[in-house]
Amino acid sequence: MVNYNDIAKLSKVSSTTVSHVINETRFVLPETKKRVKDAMKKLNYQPNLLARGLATGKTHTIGLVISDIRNPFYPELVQGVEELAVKNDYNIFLCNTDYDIEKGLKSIGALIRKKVDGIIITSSQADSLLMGELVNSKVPIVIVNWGRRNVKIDNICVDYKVGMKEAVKHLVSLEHKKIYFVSGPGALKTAKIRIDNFIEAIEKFNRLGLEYKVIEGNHKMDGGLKAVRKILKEKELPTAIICSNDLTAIGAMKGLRLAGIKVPEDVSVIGLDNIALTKIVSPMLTTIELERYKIGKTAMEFLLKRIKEKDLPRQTEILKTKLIVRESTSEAKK
Amino acid sequence: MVNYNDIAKLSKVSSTTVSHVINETRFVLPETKKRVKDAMKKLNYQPNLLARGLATGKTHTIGLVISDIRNPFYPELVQGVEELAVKNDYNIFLCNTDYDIEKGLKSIGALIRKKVDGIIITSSQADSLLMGELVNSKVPIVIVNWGRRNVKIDNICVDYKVGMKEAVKHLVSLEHKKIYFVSGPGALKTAKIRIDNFIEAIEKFNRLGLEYKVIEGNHKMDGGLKAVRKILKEKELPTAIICSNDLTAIGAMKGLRLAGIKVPEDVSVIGLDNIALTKIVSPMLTTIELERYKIGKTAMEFLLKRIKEKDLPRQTEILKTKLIVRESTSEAKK
DNA sequence: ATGAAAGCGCTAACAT
DNA sequence: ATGTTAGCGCTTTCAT
Repeated sequence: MVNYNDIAKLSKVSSTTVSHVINETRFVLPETKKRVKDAMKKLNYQPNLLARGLATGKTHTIGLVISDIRNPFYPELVQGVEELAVKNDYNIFLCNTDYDIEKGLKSIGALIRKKVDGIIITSSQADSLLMGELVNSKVPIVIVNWGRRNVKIDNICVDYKVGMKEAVKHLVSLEHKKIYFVSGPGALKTAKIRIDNFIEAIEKFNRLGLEYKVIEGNHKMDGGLKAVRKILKEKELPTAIICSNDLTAIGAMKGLRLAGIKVPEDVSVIGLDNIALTKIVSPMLTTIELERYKIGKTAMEFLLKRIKEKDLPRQTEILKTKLIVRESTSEAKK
Repeated sequence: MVNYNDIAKLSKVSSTTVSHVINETRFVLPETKKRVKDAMKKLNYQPNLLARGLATGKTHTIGLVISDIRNPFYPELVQGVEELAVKNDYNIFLCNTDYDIEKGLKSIGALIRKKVDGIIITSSQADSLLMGELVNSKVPIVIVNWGRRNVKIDNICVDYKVGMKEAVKHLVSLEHKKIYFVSGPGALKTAKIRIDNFIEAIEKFNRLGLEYKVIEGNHKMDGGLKAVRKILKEKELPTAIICSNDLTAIGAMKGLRLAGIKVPEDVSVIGLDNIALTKIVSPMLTTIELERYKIGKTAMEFLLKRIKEKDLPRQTEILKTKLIVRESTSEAKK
């Protein structure tokens, strides 16, 4: 491995000067500079960023912790982080927790010991355990919070309220009176919040005497399908179903189709997330949009600022959701 | 930051001994060992992996270069790599090239300078440029080769032949005589190979006088849709369309549906990749499977072996594809 | 059974 | 305008 000494010898300067030439950190005579640069070229010098990191305490590396890259939710978020990271010469350690606290802890430990300059945590398990480990490690952190607003840490969180309200309003304007909600897994904080927001939105209209019910799903397709099977047993079907995420909604649509029930003519369906799939299924799914790319990008922006300036006041942003009307909703069936 | 010296002082040994306790690299009296360990606990010691890496030349970090994480092809592959990596205490630098050679080069440069222990390249642009940079950097590399077998580097490559042959055979058995192929972007090596394999498969049956044609798409949905629009202008439609990837096939199905043409009754459609989507669309897509998780896993296995043993003979594996019949294919229309 | 000291490649305060 | 030198935190050879 060629290093400063090699360059220094070849260009007859000290290694200090080599350093200063490389980092442009003090004046060096043009001709000396040229000698050094020529030597670097000749030796095909590649800086050792580990050594640099050790000396400076900055690695230009960040960690990105997510639950599961196969969840169609994440790729765009990752993209948002990545683009901005690369633009600013950062590399990303990608860590999948696989929804496993142990694995998450292990990853975060490694990140800290590898001296990342910062960490973005988007895992739904942004748990007190993980947090504990992190907070006292003094590494800059940004958390993407699927839940309620966090205490002291930079965070960006998602507000489903607006979108959910729009969704209900949309249905009401189409004269729906009986609206069901298929939720995510009961244990998931995210899922609970979505339920709450649904109920809140519904109750805004309670002068209309809306009828509603919450059925548990699992945030996957089969959950939506099963939920519909359950619903089908009732004597009178709802005229609309809102689902806790798009996969669920797509499963629900499938269930309805299999039962010979038409979407949206007989039953309207609304999803949440606006994953790419929603535009592909038929009918195209009306859904509540969540700007995943922007979430990632904003998280990275926060992190960059935090890295530059350790004692900035807490940064926080609430990303609103909004309804995207497509083909899976229409007038309520009489 | 607490370091060996702090521990050494507190436990009244030399920092050498601390190192040996931590790495279990030579005998230390049980009682001394205990003192050291207690001190570590007390100080909540976290090793600095940069320093370790600098001293040992091993970072327990690898780079994974892909084209675009939003391409539904990649997440599973990444998962395959990640799981095995974490199991072996490696972290992953994820690099998106965004199909951009410049960005790819930049990333790879950074990986090398950050002293990764190895690199997996799955970018379709596994180009001579990138390769040049890499080969003489002596970093262990595994390339996932969408193309023809590579020369000297460990690689795993995908053989579409079998799957493509099965696909054509399947169609032939359903009495299709006019089969079109919607390809990927012309410039892409991968895409070319898929075309070749298609033609090769078709020509195996040329005693039957099959009619065929290749239409250029772009490996995205709209490409499939546009290709179908083009096809619709012909006087006599093909009875079957094979697509270079699943997104294209799904776009094609959409195009057909919009034109009032039924899949599979009027036209059969076959995709390639077997992404999750194929089971969600309706009709479910018949497709050629490519085991992406396994690709990732195998690549990581190769890399681990290569890291352990620099001068292993070249490792290589060819992953076969196979046809998965679902709902989008049926008897040819008379 | 343990320590001293040099070295990994780079930075930066202090000289000159 | 450039050099000397002491680190950064860890490993490892050579002593004892």
